[in-house]
Amino acid sequence: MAKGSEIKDLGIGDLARRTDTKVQTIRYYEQIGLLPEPLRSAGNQRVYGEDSLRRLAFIRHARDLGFGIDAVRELLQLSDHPEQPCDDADKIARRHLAEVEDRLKRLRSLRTELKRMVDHCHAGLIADCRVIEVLSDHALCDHEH
Amino acid sequence: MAKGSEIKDLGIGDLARRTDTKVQTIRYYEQIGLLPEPLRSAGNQRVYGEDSLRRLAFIRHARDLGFGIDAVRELLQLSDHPEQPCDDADKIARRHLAEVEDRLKRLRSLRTELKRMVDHCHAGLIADCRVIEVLSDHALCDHEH
DNA sequence: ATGGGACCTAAAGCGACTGTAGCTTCAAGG
DNA sequence: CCTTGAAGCTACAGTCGCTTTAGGTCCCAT
Repeated sequence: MAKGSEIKDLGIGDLARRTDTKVQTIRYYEQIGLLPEPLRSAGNQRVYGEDSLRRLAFIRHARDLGFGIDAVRELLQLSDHPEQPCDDADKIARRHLAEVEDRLKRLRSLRTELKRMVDHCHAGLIADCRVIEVLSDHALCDHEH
Repeated sequence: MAKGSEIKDLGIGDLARRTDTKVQTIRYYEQIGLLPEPLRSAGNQRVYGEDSLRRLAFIRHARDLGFGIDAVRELLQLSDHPEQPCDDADKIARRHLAEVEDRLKRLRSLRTELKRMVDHCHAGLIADCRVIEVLSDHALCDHEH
């Protein structure tokens, strides 16, 4: 009869602790429809089960990996229908990867520019400060941005 | 008498074109005090001079380099007082550089994880999809995030 | 019974703009 | 001089993904 490690009746705070999410964020996800409305206790407090825990963990993980809410919504839909082909999930992940690589490229050239600025600042007066000078004159930059 | 290439009486649209900024953004900068309130024409339209052009170019350049509005505000203050030591400008730039390097680090490990996901997806069913699987189970990740 | 923490809803705030609605003004052409 | 269409004006809502605040209610241990 023992069903093992079944988890029952988590309060919103328990769920928050287990998924490293703020309580308010959980309510927000419910509000925008990422999480279904849970059952309520006699005193009107939210009561969650293990399925909610899994779903929220999935959401948090996707968010941590930088997927936007809409992408998470799509991914959730897909994970709810495991009998369908996974092209869509693959496409979403690839699209996101492309975005990340683009951001990486831009951040790298940004870093180069910032390094040039601070490396040439010799702690003198602002009149001679490379930081201010570069900001004042875009022509001093190597790259476009 | 010719004063050379002096620029006079730019409308907000001219200013926008010359600095690659949207008209609304210029009004927004005025509202939050980054740009001073300009003179107005008889018909209540904003009229700018060369100083506004320089100031706005400075702002845009700093924003393009990823400085936040508050940092821009400080940098503007500094550039208005060139007789002071430039330690502060240097500090702001270094702090920002550190932030950029931090973001780079996180983005790089993000990319690694996403690559792992899509590289192992073999375009089958969602039930076997690596993307969904990884999102469902954080233990499949290499890194923390 | 009481104290204090956890929970509730509804609404505002954040950063840094962007977009919209409903006007007025300006410049060029007829 | 009149029209027309672009450009400008103010004021306010919307974006994204939450976070914070205000003002309560509920639960549990003492």
